[in-house]
Amino acid sequence: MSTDYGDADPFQWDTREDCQVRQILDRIADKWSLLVIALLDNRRLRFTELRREIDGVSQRMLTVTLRSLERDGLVKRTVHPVVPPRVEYELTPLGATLHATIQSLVTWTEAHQEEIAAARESYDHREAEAV
Amino acid sequence: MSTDYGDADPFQWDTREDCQVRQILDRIADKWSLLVIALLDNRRLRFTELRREIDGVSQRMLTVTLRSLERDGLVKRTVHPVVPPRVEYELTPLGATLHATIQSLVTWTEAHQEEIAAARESYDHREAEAV
DNA sequence: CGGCATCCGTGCCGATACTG
DNA sequence: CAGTATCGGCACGGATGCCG
Repeated sequence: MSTDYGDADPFQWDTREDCQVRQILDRIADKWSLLVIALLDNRRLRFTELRREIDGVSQRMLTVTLRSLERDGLVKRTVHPVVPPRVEYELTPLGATLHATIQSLVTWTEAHQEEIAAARESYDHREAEAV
Repeated sequence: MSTDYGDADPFQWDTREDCQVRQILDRIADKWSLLVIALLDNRRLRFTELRREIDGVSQRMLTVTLRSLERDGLVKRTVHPVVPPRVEYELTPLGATLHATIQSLVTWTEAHQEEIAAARESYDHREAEAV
């Protein structure tokens, strides 16, 4: 590595803004991407099915999200040449490996949501009486 | 359709917009939060140290991010009453359990960044010649 | 059905200035 | 050093309309 940023610290990783990992993290840690990947586990879903399952997503955002996931090779898009059109989405093998990680994030959140809610309440309470 | 949403499907989870899990996911899957949690692994860092390590973060965003992480009980903030002020941040036990998951996300991204880059290039290439 | 193009509001975030 | 406060731009994303 020519421009040696800090790979001195073994605990450290490249945190530069133009870093590949940072850019990819921003993409997949996106609000809708997370949900799509979580929902596509071992399933093939149509556009409308996904839209219905993800409460609050607009058509535009679902399209945009699916496009970038497809571009990143995480989701496979299959168009059936019928009328009316039928488009199905599923995880690629690469996407499937990511799913495990995403799922652990979801599981962690489910497991600790009460702790977080409690922490928030306690925090807000301290704030309130501090004022 | 009544209020009992689909817990019929074992693969499924609550995807309603007002769902706790969704809200928490949005918070912790935030661009800066991920980085902060990743960086605070087994370390106590001062505000300025964090700021220096995270390329591109503004003072404002780092403050805002740290506040919500503190509020969620993931990060502990310690103020040393000295001049100049010395404020240190570290993961709480709860934050430490989250770190493992975040780290696996980072590791996955590092491991697969070339595949993703290749997928993107291939996708863009197909797009280009399709036009 | 599954898009894409356009318009446009708003909320996020950077820049700047000020405080303990 | 480690913040808070305020302002303003702009990009994100919702709404709408049209198409294969």
